[in-house]
Amino acid sequence: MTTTPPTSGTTRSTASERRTHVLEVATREFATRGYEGGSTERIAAAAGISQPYVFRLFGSKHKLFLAVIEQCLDDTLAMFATAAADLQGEAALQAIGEAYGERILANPMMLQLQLVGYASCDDELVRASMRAGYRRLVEYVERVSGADEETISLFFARGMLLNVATSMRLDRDPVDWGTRLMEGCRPERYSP
Amino acid sequence: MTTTPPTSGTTRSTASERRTHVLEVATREFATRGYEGGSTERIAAAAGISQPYVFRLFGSKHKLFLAVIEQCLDDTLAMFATAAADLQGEAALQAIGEAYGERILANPMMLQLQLVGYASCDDELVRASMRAGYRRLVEYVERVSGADEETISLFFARGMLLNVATSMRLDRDPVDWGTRLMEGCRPERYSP
DNA sequence: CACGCTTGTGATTGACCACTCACAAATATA
DNA sequence: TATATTTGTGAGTGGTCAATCACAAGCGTG
Repeated sequence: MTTTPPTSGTTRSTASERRTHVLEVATREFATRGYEGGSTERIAAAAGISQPYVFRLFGSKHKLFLAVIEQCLDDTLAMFATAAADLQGEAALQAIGEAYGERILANPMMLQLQLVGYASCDDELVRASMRAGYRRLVEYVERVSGADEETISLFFARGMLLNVATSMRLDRDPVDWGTRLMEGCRPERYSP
Repeated sequence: MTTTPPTSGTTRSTASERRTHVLEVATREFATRGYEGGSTERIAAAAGISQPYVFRLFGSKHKLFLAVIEQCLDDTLAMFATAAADLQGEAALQAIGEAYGERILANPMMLQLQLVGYASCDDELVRASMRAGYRRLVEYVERVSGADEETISLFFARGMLLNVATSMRLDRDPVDWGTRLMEGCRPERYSP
């Protein structure tokens, strides 16, 4: 599975390509193990490079983590934008809600990383990054939906409940109380 | 600050007293550092005992973590019960909501630990513990409030939003978008 | 006092970790 | 081809960590 050709005479990637790949791999690592639990050695191994090179590319474990967090939030915003496309008002809100739900089910890594991000908010830089990303999400949804304060709040509240429910795997491993809890949380119920 | 008398001839505690104290200290440690980041050495030092004794009392770091999680959920349920007292219906729901908000502001440790718990749900035993605790919360609120599915769902969704908002310190360090987001999340708005 | 039970520790171990540095190999450029 | 730049690594450093074990010290009971 290693991409390294056998003997020697390896062809090289640009630093930027490597960074992209390492970010991808690091997302998985931090999402499943948390910040402290994540290992630069494992990240390097999974990315097919040496561990010192991870430090060359990102400076420190902490900076790598910040980059991962930031990218996760950027991706989420991009997903919102794609889902809302040229819609507006309630329709946009509903489209975003549906897309978010699907994404979470399809790619639990992003969700898990988000939770790790909240849990790591004791760190000032992590907190700043999370706040900045969240701000962009809120302002985007406000702008595209034009909905009132309460509807926006409700929208995000439901998203957060969806997050924790998925982290506890209430979807993959359903129980009656969980199903009941998630029933009132469907995107087709955003209108007042 | 150490409780140990200077020379020798120390008076002893019962194992149960120790366990209680260690649980308290470990809650702080895991809440601020996460599971992997939490250190049994620091917990022992903060509790004023030797590190090996932590293992004597709890068997392993993992078991200690589970005990901490479990106690946190138990405390939350107890808090719900106290708040609801002899109330029922909407009144009970509102009382619980208010108490939860106040508790989170007053004691951020519980909140932080909850987030760490969600983030650690990849671990099967942690997940089982979280699910069991959450189930008790949901069923209690359902029983005491008698409210319909959607109201209950909304109640917990708002709680989750309150959680992440507090983790990002939107309360202590307010910004306009955050304030807007939290406005629709007040306990006095639970009725339809 | 002697005996057993509970409470408690010092010393250590092997594994892992983030991070550094000197150096090598590929590639671009002249 | 010679030189400079970028990409990349092997070998190590000091530190921390969870967990173990043999052993000590207080305490209740005969």
